[in-house]
Amino acid sequence: MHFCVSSGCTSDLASYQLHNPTSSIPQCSAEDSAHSSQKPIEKPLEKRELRLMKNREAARECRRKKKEYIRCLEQRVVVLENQRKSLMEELRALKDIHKVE
DNA sequence: AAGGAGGTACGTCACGAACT
DNA sequence: AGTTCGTGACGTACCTCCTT
Repeated sequence: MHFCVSSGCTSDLASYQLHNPTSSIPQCSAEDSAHSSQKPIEKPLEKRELRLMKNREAARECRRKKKEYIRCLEQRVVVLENQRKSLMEELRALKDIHKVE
């Protein structure tokens, strides 16, 4: 599952995927610093630590996106509810006009 | 005050999908 | 085929609010 965190708040999964490629997220992970240093990480323990750290960050980001996605959906509910109300009012008004005629 | 219930944030593991 | 990434699921810690 992918969450909508696009600024447009469309809650559209496809558009989220298009507009929010993972590469757009600025990251300065330990991997970068590991690569920038001369020797690559080889020890299994260090490899594991690195993986855990990256996954920790990923989980945090994933939860942040999920919260944002839910917030977008909630906003959308409000907007759609308002639209529904005004359309109902419009319908009522039109019916009244037809009654008079 | 003690403690149980519900909510929230976090870290970790497992796994599928995408990438190289 | 191996690696990386995103995310669901689970367990844990901490907090807040009731109830006794």
